[in-house]
Amino acid sequence: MNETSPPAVYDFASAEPKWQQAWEDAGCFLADDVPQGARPKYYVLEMFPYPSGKIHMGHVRNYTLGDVVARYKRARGYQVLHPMGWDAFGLPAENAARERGVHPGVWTRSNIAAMRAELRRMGLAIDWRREFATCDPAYYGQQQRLFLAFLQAGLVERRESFVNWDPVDGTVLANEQVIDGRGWRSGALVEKKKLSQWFFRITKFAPELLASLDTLKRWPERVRVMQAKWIGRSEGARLRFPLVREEAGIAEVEVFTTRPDTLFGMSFVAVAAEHPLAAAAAARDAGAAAFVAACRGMGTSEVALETAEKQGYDTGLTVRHPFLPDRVFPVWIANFVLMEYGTGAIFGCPAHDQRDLDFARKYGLDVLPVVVPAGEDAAAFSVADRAYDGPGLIANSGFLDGLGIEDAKRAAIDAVAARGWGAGVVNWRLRDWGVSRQRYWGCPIPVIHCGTCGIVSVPDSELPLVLPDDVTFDRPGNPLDHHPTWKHVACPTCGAAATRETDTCDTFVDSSWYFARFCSPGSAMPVQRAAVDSWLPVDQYIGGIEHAILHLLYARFATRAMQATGYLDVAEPFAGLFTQGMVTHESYKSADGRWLYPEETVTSDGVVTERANGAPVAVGRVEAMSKSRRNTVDPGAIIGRYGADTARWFILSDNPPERDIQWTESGVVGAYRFVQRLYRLAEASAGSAPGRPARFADAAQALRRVTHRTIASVTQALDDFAFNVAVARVYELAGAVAEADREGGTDGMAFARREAVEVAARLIAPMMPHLGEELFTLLGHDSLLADEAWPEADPSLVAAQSLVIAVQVMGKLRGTIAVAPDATAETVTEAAEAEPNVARLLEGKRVVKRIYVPGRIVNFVVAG
RNA sequence: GCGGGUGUGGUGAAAUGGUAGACGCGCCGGAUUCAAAAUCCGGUUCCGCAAGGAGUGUCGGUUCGAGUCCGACCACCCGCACCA
Repeated sequence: MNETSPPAVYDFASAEPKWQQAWEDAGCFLADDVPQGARPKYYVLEMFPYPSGKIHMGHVRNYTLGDVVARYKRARGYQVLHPMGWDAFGLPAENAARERGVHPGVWTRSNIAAMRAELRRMGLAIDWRREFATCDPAYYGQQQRLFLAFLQAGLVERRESFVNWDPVDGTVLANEQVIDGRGWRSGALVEKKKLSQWFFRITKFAPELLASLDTLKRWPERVRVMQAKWIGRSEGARLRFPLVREEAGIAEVEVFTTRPDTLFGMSFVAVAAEHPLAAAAAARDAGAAAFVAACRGMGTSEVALETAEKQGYDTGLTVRHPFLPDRVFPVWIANFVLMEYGTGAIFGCPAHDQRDLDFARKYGLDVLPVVVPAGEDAAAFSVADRAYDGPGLIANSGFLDGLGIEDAKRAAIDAVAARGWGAGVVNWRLRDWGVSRQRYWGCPIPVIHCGTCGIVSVPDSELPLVLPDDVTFDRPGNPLDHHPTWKHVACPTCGAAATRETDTCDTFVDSSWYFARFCSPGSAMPVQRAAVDSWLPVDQYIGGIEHAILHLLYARFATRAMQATGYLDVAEPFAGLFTQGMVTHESYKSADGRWLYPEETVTSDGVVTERANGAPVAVGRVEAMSKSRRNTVDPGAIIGRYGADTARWFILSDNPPERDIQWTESGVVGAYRFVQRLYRLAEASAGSAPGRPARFADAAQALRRVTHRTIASVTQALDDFAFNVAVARVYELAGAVAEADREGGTDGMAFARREAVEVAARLIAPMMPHLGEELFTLLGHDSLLADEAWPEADPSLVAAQSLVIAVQVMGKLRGTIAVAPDATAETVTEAAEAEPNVARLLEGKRVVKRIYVPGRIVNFVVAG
């Protein structure tokens, strides 16, 4: 890598800041809270960044994609809302406070300032007046208002639940922060602890969150599939089995099943280790207690789950069966039954469920097939070590015998319901969203706990409830809880001494409604109704696939919750979603095994060596850029050396945006060369436009055709999000100008050439906005290209004047012919038949069929 | 295991069922230059001197015609995963 910029005719370093200032001065990208006039609205939004302090290439890609859409839509006549903000709460700021003694707020603010400067250097068409950070009291105060509105509406509740508790850090951990059963930071063994937590009742919306996925036509299929699976609707039944003998006051055990048709194949009941019945058994039976404890200690990592063998413990309890009064079935505690799903208890039908079969074989329980596949004899059909879960007819099942599976399910549910043993239900995998975090750097949950009044909302007049600044991070646990005075307040209702809630919100709450706040960021309420009514939904949302489930689901929930509480009236926040691919890079390892940054290496003739000492370097896999592998490229350095337009152009070229893109030095240099080339090409047509000539010579007319076809194809490519194709079409246009220059100055060429260059400037404007402005000025305009309308292709020039038709014989290409666009099918087939190579192949054969696809191909089908 | 995706030159990739490989990178050759850089031009799927032939992971199918549609399989990637 060179430290200095390559030779240049176009000085991006002075031009880029100049145009950024010009856009700013002209207010090009400002939007109204309530759009005015007849122009349609378009809301484009990229997922806002966490202010880590530096932008990375993923940001460059994300914000470039969004910026192209924003600028293109604006040129197409839309009023565009394109805002930016900061997802500014979260743990890294507290870690910085612990490690370096800097206040989270100070650390966050300085990171925001640094990142804002870097983003501004990219030349993004953003309405920066709308910028906010989620750690602004003006933002989180409104979030508190929403929280209380949701609480009022019954969409928030407080209840006990098991959490991952880190005893050393004194905090609750998210599942992904538990690694091999230990806290990711402290390394302490994580405990399952029952704690009072705040929950958003997302499950209330489960049916509509699932159903309305079908309305999200402009979402990637896989995201919808992932969400549907996450929500996890399953139809089945709840059944209650009476215990033969009560245990600690528990008289029955309720199970959930999707296979009530296999009820006669039951051989046991199994409950989760956390199930009350398991606890009851453990209380009197040391063996049960040991088993339950072992389950709790078992790793929750994926590896542990995958390799975990089916294990169980017979409680000695038994249950009755609704249709088999003479028999009783054992109740086991089993490690494969999940307390979180269904009722935490199942009935085992080993013949038709692999897990139950594994369990039954291990503990010698009965295996009775009750579904017999077509063609099998009911008496002889048996199951060995493979459970049968296919279609068939019910057997060995009393009144269900002979029914199909679906009929049997209905009949079983009806019969069970008639006897009062259970009912058909729909079960959901989705669980309520626990939002409590025992942390400082988050939005305080605005409630007060009063000994007499219970939970009391912080009065509206006291919002925002601001985080205290004077906190310390010198000991584990929540600084809000340690604060000497903050949590002690008088109850707003009765005036007695009370305490504030010291939990703060999960940061996913902050990002679940920011898109709505952007519509009217200064509003004294969470949103201004007229603003959200006109701007929402977001027309195009762009971000990483890693947010396919949680963030997008939470935002969908929050939108519905805001709809239910009257803040807005859309059900879905994002009409269009685009998920971009990652930015990857080769990784480099020195001979002694250290990862090296790309700039620490030198590549010469394909051999990579270490810059410092010339030692050989091993080139590793191409992977997502990550600090740990040091295969990162700093966008700031790239923009400094080649300019923002080059970085933008490269990241758009080569690959479709949904696919991973490999960042390569040579690719960037190629993009840079094109920036310079386009400028040189434009220089030759500098100044004001020549008059339109009376006639165009062939070469000039040919160039005009390319120009107008390029308008049409780039427009189509941008509409399709095929930015790499748009880039390729612009390259072709530049090539056509160069070719025309070799033809020399024929009639009308000056006009045609100038037209081509100006169209190029207009077409690149969404992608390379600074260069676009520079060329536009070079061509004698004194207005801003950013305010210009998108060019229109002249249909008469887009239509070909002569068509090249492929001629096939038996579907194989044998030649081409040129015909007039309006040539009749007869003329074309005759010309095709006369084509020498075709004629040769047709000689002596009988043509049985002539296929002509107008403007495309002729195909001769021959016999003999 | 389940779900989704992707397989095309040296390489990143294009291609409403209709001339496969547009465009970029790399490479080769040429022009320019004292020389180099930069720039410009040409070539670059494979076999073949050519004519021609073959070719989009594999095998089959539909079709006048398949990279594209259908079926089976292989490889890789991503997600989920004891969800009853």
